[in-house]
Formats: sequence, structure tokens, C-alpha cells
Amino acid sequence: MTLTTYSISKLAAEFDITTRTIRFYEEKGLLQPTRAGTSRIYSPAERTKLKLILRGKRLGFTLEQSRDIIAMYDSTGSNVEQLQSLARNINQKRQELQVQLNDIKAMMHDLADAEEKCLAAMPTQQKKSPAKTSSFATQDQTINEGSTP
Amino acid sequence: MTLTTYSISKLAAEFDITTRTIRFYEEKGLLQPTRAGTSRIYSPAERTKLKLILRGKRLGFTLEQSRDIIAMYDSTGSNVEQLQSLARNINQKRQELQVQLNDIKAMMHDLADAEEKCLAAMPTQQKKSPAKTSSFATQDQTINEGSTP
DNA sequence: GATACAGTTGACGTTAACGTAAAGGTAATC
DNA sequence: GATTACCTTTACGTTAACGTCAACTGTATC
Repeated sequence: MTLTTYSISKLAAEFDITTRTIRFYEEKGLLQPTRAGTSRIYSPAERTKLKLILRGKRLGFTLEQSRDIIAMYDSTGSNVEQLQSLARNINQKRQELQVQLNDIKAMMHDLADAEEKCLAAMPTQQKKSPAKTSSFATQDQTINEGSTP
Repeated sequence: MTLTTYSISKLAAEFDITTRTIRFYEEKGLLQPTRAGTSRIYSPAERTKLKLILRGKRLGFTLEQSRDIIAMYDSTGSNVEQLQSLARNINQKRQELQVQLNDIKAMMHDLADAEEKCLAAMPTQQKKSPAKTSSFATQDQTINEGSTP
């Protein structure tokens, strides 16, 4: 089998981050590359951890939270208590994600409305993208009420 | 019509944030409450803006990005150029949200796998929550490969 | 062997998003 | 009129997540 490895700059280039960032994640204990002399060597598993961290970042997670998530995947020492705690954590995260999912749906809905209002206000030619139907309001409340005398 | 208004502490209590936070958002130009003497008075529209900011926060947006989003809803002065730019921004945001949506789906998928592995490792009694089927891997790569000799 | 390049470890700087404390105004209630 | 509750501004402090040098080391290429 061919064991792929990566240098720090390879990973930095691939994910469009700086080497400083990667070293910082290691400082915080999120990554543990092996060494070849002093140089860091990253396994595919370490690369996957990095992907998880970055995905977490895009979702607004802190590094601490990403550390938890990695720990979930990574959990090796597992007695029953640990597993139960782990299961609780997993469901916790799932609920947080569900909230985010709802937020995204709501925001997309709002954006669709905004876009429609936007397109409706344009002369017929310039319109570019598709739209649905509805009025210009957020889930519960219009933003501009009372502002037009 | 009854025009509801809110004090700063009402809003703080409702959304479980501090008054400092609300004033900070005002400092940054995201909120513009009216005044009764020196005290801040918030209209339903301002309250909605606050909701948008907090939703943005949950989605990992910066205040700058939330300011943009508010501006989208709020756009009053609208000539064609502005509207086109607005439409572009809306689609930009929509694409970012799509990325987040995919991230969430991926993470939920991973969590489901993790939970299943977790439950599978438990003695039959303690299991609490449902599970699907699959192996313990992220979208593309297992984290622990090579770690078991 | 000089030059260039990729890597290393400190260590200090920066920014966003508030927290916290000081010092005080206002309005209702006892 | 004193207490209580809520509000204000000003200003300095804090934390997370890096950025930015500086001062090296090792490798290899001309």
C-alpha cells in the first residue's frame, strides 16, 4: 500500500490557508503530525482532521468545538460511560446543527423574497435570475413598517 | 393601530444577550433606535434587525456580513445599478449558504455514522437513540487508518 | 561555497466582539 | 427624600484566531 503524506505547505496550498494557521492548530492540540527530523509530516488522517476543522470554521464553530468533533471520530479508549457521554455529545451537536439548518432555510427564504422584490423593482430587461412569489418580509416581521409616512 | 416598542433590557432578556451587546451593535451602526429623552426605544423593525444579526451570528457571520444582509432588506434608495448590485449580493449570500448547507449535511452524516459506531460498541441495554447504517468514516477518509497495526 | 528555498521556533501585534467597571441621570415607590 | 430599578456614556480589559516579523536550520542547486 502507498502511504500518502503531506508537507505543511502542501496542505496550506490545498486548503488555501497559511502554514502559521496549521501550526496554530497543532499548538492547540488539534493536529499531531509526525516528524521527519524537525519537519512536520501529515498523514491522510491528519489531513482529514484539518478538513473537519475547516468545515467547522465555515459553520461558525470554535476550535474547541472542532476539537470535540474530532474527538468524537477519534474516540479510541471507550468504556461504556465514555460511550454514553459521547452519544449525548453527538446528539447535542446534531441539535445545534438542526438549529443552523433552520436558520439557513429561514435566511434563504428571506433572500428569495428580497431578490424577488429587487427584481420586481428593475426594468424588465436587466433581470437575470429566477424568483418565486411572496412579500418582502422576514419570517415574522417586515423591517420597514412605519418608516413611510 | 398599536405600535409596540421595546426597551433595551426587554430585548436583552428576550434574546438572552446583554444590553452591552445591543449598544455595541448600535455603535457599529447595525441598529438605530429612537430615543425617549436619553433612553433607547426599539420598534418592531429594529427588533427584527436584531433577530437577523443573531441569526447571522449563529451561522458564523461577522457583524459586517450581517450589516450587508440588513442592508439588503432595508434597501430604500434604489436605482437600477444599486438593485443589480443588490441582486448579485443576494446570490452571493445564497451560494455561501449553500456551502454551509452542504457542510451541515456532511457533518450530520458523519455524526450519524459516529453515533452508530458508538451505539454498536455499547452493551445492548444502554442504547437510547436511533441509528442508520454505514462505517465510521468521514465523507472521504477514515480518521484512524494506519493507527491499528 | 554562495544562493535560494522550505522548514523551524519564539515572541509580539492585531482584530472582532464583546465584558466590566466607573460615574452618574431619571422615575417610581415607600 | 431616600431607596430601588433601570437607564446612560466613557473607557479600559479580554479572548480567540490568527498575522507578522526575527532569527535560525537543513537541503539542494548552481
